[in-house]
Amino acid sequence: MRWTQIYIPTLREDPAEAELISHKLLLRAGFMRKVTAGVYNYLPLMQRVLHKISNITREEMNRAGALEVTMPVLHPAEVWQASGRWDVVGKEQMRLKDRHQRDLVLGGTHEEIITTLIKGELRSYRQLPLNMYQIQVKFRDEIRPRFGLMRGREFIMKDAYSFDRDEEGLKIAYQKMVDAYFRIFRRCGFDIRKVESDTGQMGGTGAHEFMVVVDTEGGENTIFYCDKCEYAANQDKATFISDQPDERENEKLPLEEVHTPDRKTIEEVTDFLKLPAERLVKTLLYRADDQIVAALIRGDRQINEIKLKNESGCLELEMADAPTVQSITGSEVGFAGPCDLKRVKFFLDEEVSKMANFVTGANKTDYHYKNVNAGRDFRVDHITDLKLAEGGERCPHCEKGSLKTDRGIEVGNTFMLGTKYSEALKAYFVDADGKDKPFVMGSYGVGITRTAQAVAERFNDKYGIIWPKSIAPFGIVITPTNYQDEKLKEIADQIHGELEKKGLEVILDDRDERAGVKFNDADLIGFPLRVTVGERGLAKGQVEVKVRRTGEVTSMDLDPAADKIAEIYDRID
RNA sequence: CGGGGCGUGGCGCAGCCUGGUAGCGCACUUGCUUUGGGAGCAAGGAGUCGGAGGUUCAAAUCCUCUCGCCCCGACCA
Repeated sequence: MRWTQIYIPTLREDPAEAELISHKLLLRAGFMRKVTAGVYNYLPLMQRVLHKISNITREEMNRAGALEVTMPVLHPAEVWQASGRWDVVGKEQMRLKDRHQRDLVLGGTHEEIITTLIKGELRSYRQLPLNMYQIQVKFRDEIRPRFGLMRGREFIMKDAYSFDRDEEGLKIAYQKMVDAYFRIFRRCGFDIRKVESDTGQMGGTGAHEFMVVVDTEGGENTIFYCDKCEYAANQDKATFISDQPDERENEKLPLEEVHTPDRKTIEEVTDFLKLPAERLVKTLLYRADDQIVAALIRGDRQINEIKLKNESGCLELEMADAPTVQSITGSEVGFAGPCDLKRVKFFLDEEVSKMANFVTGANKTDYHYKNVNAGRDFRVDHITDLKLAEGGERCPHCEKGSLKTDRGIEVGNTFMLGTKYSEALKAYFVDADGKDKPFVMGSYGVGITRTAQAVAERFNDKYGIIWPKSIAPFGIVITPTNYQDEKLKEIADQIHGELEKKGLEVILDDRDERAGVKFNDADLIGFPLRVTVGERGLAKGQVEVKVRRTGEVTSMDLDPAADKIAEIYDRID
């Protein structure tokens, strides 16, 4: 390929719209352009990268026995209503009406569609297991699209769906996908981390996310892992072993009201009462759909709202606003407590359930209670884990290691869905015993466009992107320092031809630009290998090869140059 | 949705406060020179100043409304 024959609009300056290094680089290096918030044009170089990531994904899915199909982007509202997700997914979904005012959905995931398909096709356990996947554009009406392809409203995703006759089969199918994911992401150059995750709106019995660990702003998720065992989880899911002693047998002291003028925050109250924060219990009021729930958690802990949301079973969970808190507690914000709180369901963190004689707000402005005890002083509705993991805590798995944290980009996820969708959509097969049973399903996603940007976020330096060979838009760039020079042109053309003949993806920078411009563009775009054809080398009958990642330069004689270049290319990652 | 910021040739920005000829750098076109890390000189083209309304003799500039974009938060298949 000749540079002047494709379109690579590099920019000298950072575009104002970009914040992340990867976003800036992809725009500057001419890989993409924004159309509107969260929606992008993928230019020729990006198209090549996306093709490669898709192909790697396709190869590994095929190898795992999954079958490629294409499902529609446009979905009728009915399937979403039937599964019950029309209301759950709600505003996240791109919706439209056709000319007959019928509701339609631009698909963000395809559980409903594929389950409906399979329901009409498969009758017998003999046709199982089955796994179908597609690579396709997806839509999601993000509240705030940002970071380029990291959080777009339109993006490309590989989604796969497995169907099995029982949980045993699902486990096997799931493990196949997990293995395939490790291969996919390793081929993309990542040291990928698999972590336990919350199942969220997908529902089901278990889930994992595949994370690329980065040390930049691009790492949107905090992941927790044990320094002694294999345990790893994202922040939504992570738990830890509590240091809370069991005080339930302790003598319960009489409830005592204390005057705490203007002391609202945990810090103010602990300072004032000369008590450590872990002797306090926070009462956090939430609006869970149409109900008010109170979450009780130790003063030194942060709440994990995902855990609360799951436990309360609501669709929407948000902190109650000040007027609501005032009307519920009858006091200013900052003095809420569980005692005498009416019309509210209590969710106790398990640590709180073990505590005795703790401090809470008194539901009276400027007052707190001391020696509060669950059960005696207020009703307990649910006991559960509500704590947000913070790192440094004890591992819940091996109980010996300590939890460490990293920041990661989620590039893939896997869900054990169980029978949630098959039952909702009445998708049954006849098992060996002659009885109707719902398919046991799994669903598995890979963010193709997000993976591309994750690579740029993970592999770059001050000069630009550093693509791994496996997904680089071109493997080799040939840079004649002056293409107007007949001699240089001839040699560059010749090497270009020979390398192409070897089946290598090579681009010849035949632009009438100065050497500096070409070098800078080559580095910015991030071709793994650069061949410099210049007078300096030619005087010695040589050309130079530079490895983008390492900066390593090799000079070689002209004659077998193409062979030697191919050899070096073969050696690098 | 709450908070903050920004909309001026293709891109990055200045000008706005204090109203009066729309400017700079890059990019682009032509010519000459130059040619191993973002060349120089010369000439040239390109802008409804996001949109609508208002104030004024006069609006990029002041006022009102509106649309879009970016950042923080909530959200996240």
